[in-house]
Amino acid sequence: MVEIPEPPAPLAPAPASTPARAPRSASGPVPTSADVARLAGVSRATVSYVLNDSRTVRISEATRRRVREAAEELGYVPHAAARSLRAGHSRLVLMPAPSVPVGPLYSRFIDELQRALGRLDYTVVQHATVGARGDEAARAWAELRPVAVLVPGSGPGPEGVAVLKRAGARAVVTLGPEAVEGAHALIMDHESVGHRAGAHLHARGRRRVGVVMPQERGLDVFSRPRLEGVRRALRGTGATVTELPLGYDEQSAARLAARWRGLGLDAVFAYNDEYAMLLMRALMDEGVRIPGETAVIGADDLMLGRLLRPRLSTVRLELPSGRGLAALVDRAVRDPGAPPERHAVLGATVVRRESS
Amino acid sequence: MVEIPEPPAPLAPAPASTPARAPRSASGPVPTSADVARLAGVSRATVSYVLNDSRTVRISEATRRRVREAAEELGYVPHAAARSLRAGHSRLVLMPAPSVPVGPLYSRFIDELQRALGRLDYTVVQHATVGARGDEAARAWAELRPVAVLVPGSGPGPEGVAVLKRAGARAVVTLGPEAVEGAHALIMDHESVGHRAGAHLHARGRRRVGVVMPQERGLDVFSRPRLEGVRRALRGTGATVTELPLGYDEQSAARLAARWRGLGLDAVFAYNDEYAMLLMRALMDEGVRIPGETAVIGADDLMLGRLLRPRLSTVRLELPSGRGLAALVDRAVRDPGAPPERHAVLGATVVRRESS
DNA sequence: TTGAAAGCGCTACCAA
DNA sequence: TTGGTAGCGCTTTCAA
Repeated sequence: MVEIPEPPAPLAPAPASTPARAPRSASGPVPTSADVARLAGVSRATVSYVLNDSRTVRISEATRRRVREAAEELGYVPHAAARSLRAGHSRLVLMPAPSVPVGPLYSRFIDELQRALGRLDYTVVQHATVGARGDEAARAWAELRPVAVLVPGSGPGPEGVAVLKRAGARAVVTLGPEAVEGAHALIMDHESVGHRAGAHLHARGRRRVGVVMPQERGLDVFSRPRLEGVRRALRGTGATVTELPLGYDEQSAARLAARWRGLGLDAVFAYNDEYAMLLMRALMDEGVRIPGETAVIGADDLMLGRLLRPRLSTVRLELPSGRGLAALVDRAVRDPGAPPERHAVLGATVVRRESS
Repeated sequence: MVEIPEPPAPLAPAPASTPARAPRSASGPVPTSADVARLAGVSRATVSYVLNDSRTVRISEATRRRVREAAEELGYVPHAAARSLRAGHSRLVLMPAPSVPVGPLYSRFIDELQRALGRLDYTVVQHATVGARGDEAARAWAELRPVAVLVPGSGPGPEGVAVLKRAGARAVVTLGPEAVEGAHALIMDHESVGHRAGAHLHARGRRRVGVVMPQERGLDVFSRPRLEGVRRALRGTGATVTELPLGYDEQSAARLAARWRGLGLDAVFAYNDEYAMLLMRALMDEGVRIPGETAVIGADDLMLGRLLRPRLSTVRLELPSGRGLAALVDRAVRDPGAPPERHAVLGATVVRRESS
């Protein structure tokens, strides 16, 4: 890591020998609308009318100009908190930043969503809740009095949702594995991802299926349901399912590959394309033929997976358009009384290439 | 894309036939500290003292309990905006969300930074500025009256920094290619990345160097300086530098590979490991020997690059610890008068593997 | 030990 | 067409 050096703490206050050079510390008080009013020689009300282009009131062009110039001269910027305090509501949409590292697909989705909400005139803010988990975090979010909250992952419980609503949130939307009482839900059920993979492998005649379980923290939110999906796909077929813990590094992969033949597996669902690429390389180094001896399938349809030889089969995931979610949020905000909507939004389709 | 269906717009207001069933819309007014005071039979002042554990005032244990219970019962959550309005300052650190897709390295850095600032009791918030660019965006940020602003990428100009400071921001820190007047700067100079790569290739005896320029929008902030770095490394050596536009897809790579021999290059710096993997695959499919005919080097030291054969050489990047930046921010907030600090923070070292 | 009240910056109602 | 002013929810003197 590159270090940012900590400068020596001054033992005494810096000498005031060159006061002119010192940048004016807090650069004076922050200008308020009252300052603008004073400079323009009008009342604060008039300033508010002019700067907000109030349609309910007619202000002479001359006054408008004076106010605008005064605001410009002072570098006046309105105080959002004061404004929304007065208004009694805000257009703030709060989105706790996901604590797990997310892939490009999800990042793009979030990005699109933010853009769409921005067009609807909401202010979108990602809040990194530090230690707090679940309902405890909901309190911290509620302090910001958001008009809507979008919670990715395993969010707050019903209790947390209630806290948010009591704090004035008109819509709470969860993006996760299951619906939460009182909140709208975009259900991303990773179980279906595993199910597709399992069904595909079974259809290709495989009967002894391994499932990679990443050892990296935080991924089990996804890996558990995916495993469950494989199990469900294979239930009653006589096929077996074997969990394969795997760390995201070459040593771990090599160790797994070394005992591969002993495991007697004829297929593996490798959690995602990255783990699949890692494992596939290790298996090939071990002389395991793919897909002959062992079929491999990943997930996420990364570009890089297509570059492998054999080309990596994968489960392609699809998220809804950010636009759609933005519309849902807007609808919910306008009509908070409407019953919660539920949508299963995680599409999963197998893209068969050469590794399976 | 999975569509979230838009429910048919109700042509008439929903019948009020089942008013009991309708979830109490806005669930009533949001409880305030006055409500808590009323319920506990004390004044608002006392409520504030109790809930903030004020040390300057002694409150009887019985009163404390009554207040706490009342707050609990009402589900009271303080109003952050009102609080900071009264206090005249906030602990809000604003960080505009980078508009470019960023890699895992940068994501981890941001994550670490947020955690560290959280420990210092700052509230970190990522703000997605919609359309606005540069100084224009600074105004939007200033409305939130953050105590500090961390701007990644090519942030605001000196004008924007001034706006933020006038709005009370005690620290503005840019994370980008160059320092901005009036702001602290963590300089991430990608020029050095290209320079390392160029110097390495030259040291390996290469003289006709291609540099991949991704065609994806937004990446030129990084790719231009990297190209410049290669140019500088090779200046005066008689070696040539050739720009190679490349889209992140197989067709684009295949097209480039098809005309490879005609280009007469003996080395290529492929922007990063992903583009390097893409290009390397295309070159190998074309029968180009690596590193014999053409040396390839990427950047970012992705795990996946190590899996290639030949293993991909790369420029490993290093960012400072989030802790360090958090400390810098805290220092700056405490002493806004201090002169701006500048630190070059992007470490770059060549990791030679087999492809160069 | 507790309460009354001022005031942070802003907008919107009502008068002038 | 413009100004006076109340009040959003909170904290913090100052008095009691």
